[in-house]
Amino acid sequence: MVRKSASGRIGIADVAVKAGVSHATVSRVMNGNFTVDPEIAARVRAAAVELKYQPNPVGRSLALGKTDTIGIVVPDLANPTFQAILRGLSRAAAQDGYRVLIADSFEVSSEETILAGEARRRCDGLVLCAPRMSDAELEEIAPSLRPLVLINRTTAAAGVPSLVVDYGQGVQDIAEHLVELGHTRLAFLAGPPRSASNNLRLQGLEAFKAAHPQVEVTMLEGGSDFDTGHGAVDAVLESGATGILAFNDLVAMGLMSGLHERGLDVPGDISVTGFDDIPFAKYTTPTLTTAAVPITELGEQAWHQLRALIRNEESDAPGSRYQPKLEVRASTGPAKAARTAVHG
Amino acid sequence: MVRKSASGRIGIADVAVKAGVSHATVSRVMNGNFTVDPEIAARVRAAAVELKYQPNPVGRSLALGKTDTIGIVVPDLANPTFQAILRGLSRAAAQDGYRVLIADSFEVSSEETILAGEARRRCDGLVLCAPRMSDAELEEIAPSLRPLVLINRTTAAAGVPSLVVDYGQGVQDIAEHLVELGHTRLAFLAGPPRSASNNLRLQGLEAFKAAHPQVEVTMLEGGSDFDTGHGAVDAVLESGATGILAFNDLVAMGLMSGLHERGLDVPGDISVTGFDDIPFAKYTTPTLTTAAVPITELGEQAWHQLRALIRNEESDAPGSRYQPKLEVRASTGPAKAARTAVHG
DNA sequence: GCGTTGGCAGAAAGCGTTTTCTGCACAACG
DNA sequence: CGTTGTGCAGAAAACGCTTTCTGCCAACGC
Repeated sequence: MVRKSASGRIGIADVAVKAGVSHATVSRVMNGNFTVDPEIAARVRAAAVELKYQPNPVGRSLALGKTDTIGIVVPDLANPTFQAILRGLSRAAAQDGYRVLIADSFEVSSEETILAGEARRRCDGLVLCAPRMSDAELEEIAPSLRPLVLINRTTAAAGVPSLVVDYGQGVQDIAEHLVELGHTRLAFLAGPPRSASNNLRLQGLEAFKAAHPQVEVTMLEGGSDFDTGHGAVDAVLESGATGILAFNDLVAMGLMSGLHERGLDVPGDISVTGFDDIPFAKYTTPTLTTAAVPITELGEQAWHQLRALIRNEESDAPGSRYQPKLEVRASTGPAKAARTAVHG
Repeated sequence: MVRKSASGRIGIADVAVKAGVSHATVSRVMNGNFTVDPEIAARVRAAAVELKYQPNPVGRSLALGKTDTIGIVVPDLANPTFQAILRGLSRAAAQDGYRVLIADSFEVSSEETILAGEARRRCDGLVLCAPRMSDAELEEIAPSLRPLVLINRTTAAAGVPSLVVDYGQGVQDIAEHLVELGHTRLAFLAGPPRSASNNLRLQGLEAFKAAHPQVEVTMLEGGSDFDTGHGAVDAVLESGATGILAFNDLVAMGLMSGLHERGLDVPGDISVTGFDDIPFAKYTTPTLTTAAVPITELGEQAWHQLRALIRNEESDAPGSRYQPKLEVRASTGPAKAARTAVHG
């Protein structure tokens, strides 16, 4: 005869009856309120243990107006970058007793707004990860999502800190590295068109071109996964470039794989670079030259910013900027004597 | 003067006042209840839109006794296998309007019980992914976690379906493949000791050894990540084996990387196999022979099982068993003429 | 014309907590 | 001895929603 309430689950009322006290007293004991007689407190605790009472978090959330949960919206859970951010976020939040609710928009930007709103209402705060929506839309909904932290995106809306990676500087560093190796014809395998980080890369390349007018930089359409890289082999060869900047490590790996299949040597014939420095980059053959982004740390910092917002509404969180670090490995080498385009 | 209630957020009461009706009517309209006068319904909807009213999910959850959220507990969010399961689960659940709360136990088995309990109380159901806890503990807490679905683990507790991959058969298939290539000395780079899937692999190897007494199988200690494989090069060479079964693809990749650094050829000198067929396996050099597990589908099926349990308490879900499929790629080849151990 | 039904909206009772407010008992003080 | 204070537990309100129950009014049948 343990279960008393209709729902089947035992609640605070059952403990109260068992201990012969009121609901209020049970609540006080469970929350460590000291204005309760030690003897009664002990009786309540004993009853709670005996009944295996566990407070219902939903009722608690309603009363307290907080859920101890934060949400994260990502464009694609299959992307290692977002996985790493999620991991860092989850780990950091867990240390402060918060849980993470995930929402995957599957690169459908129209879904993002809805998902973000729904997630926010269930949580105490939200992390919006590289949202694909337009600047205008982002700025419009941002206020209603606060406390909100942005990753790899900025907005004019007030009180919304941003954590951004300086992809522009990153690609410049990589391009410089290739130039130092003697490459004069480069190609950039671009990422998803709606990706803000892709735009930052493009801006970086513009700056690079301005500083190095003698270097030819071809822009190639792309995406963000293996297959993009693997399928870009023809376009890459056609460009005649000897140094390829892939959008990220995945694309670079796909490209290297495709080049190997054609019997080309990396970096003997063509140098390939990635971006992000995912764990796999150290174990490719050849190991991949890339720009390391402290991705997991990014997730961790996102939590710290969000926590500041949740705890103290007034804290003006400035956000921060991360500099990628060039990791020179074995996929880049001296430029071969000038190649001519394979086709045309 | 939009916000009326003390909390700042606009609630059902504000809409009721604005539309000149009662709370109940607003609720009815918002939930598509047709026993309401169309004209009044329109007025309510107009008020809701104008006030940008969005129902508070917490209040809703408390009243309805459901959260439209499920939880998943994984031992390590950094592991691609669990990431893939999470992805499949999240995607499938999202299609039915459910969200996913994640809990990472960081391989600390004592945390699992707590995390699982907490997650369960916040959700309508739980997926326990390859839990590291003991059989006894699992069986004890399983009833309190229902609706519950297990992945890669079984329990005697009733009404808890399990989705398990037949790792035992998988390693046998791989071992057979190596034997057919002429290998007579094999080595198994084991995974985490507490991993149930590792035990299944070991059982499979025992069966294999019984069927092939002429083949020598060395057991080597290991883990589940790159570094394990990379650090196992010495032990592998020392074993004198020419065919290596790595615990999973990550370990295999680390091992291949280490072998390359020693100037050894895969598969010329040594054949290496993985397990799981993570997306990267197709893009390693050489491409990796492995046993493909439909991991994402596993997550998807987990949701289907869980959904059945949530919707109909009586549905006895049997769980299911997945057969890995051997994927022969370029990391395995004919055995070289018998090698002797490098050391000793 | 009156009683009965049925449609539809409001009142109110939950859901399971927390927390304020109320009230009792006892001690201290004038 | 009466008054004020203090400590502590219970009553009740609040959180924001759903849903049952109640009640009003009109229509219908006899």
